[in-house]
Amino acid sequence: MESYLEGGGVKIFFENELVVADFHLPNKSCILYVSECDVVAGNSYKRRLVRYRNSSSSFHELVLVENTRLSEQYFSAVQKFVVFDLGLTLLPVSGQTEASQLITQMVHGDGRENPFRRRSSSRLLDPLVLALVQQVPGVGRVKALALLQHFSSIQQLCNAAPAKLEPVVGQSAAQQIHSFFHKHTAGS
DNA sequence: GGCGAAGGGAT
DNA sequence: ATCCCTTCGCC
Repeated sequence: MESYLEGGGVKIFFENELVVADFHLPNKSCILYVSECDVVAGNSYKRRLVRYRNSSSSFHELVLVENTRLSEQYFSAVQKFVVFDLGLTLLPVSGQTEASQLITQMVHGDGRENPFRRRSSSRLLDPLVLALVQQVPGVGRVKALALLQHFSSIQQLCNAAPAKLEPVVGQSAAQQIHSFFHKHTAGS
């Protein structure tokens, strides 16, 4: 391990390259830590983020990103990737000290409401997402339901290639869906 | 929520 | 080509 910090009776270890997540918290959350080194070094952190995102754990996935003087010029790009492309929750921190304080608060706040927890993802959000997906031309109740079973997020759905959509909704609807999400980015 | 027309999917 | 299912506009 690289280092550890202690705050409020909670020991926090920073390690290199754990399997998927860097932290698992008691409140059903896990954390991936992106350091300023990762950000400055290039795009290789994206691989780890995608793997993290695709590791379908039952935990709510958070991403802590160091936003420092060294890495701030890259921050908006990281933010766009994490939030928009992957649909994850991003929390900027100034360094490991602030990260450990944040994690400590989240651990201590367990039992109380976790402000970073997504509001009941499956039960409350699904009807809204379902209604949203049905706004796509050629997609009604049945196809929307099928799509949501095969794609775990809107991000994955709207970035999906027609070939990925086709086995789920058929060729015609697959093309309509792809066109709908790409109609103003000079698509096919 | 239910009906009917039109279109697409599967066989 | 045919049947069945889905979408969608309408009441």
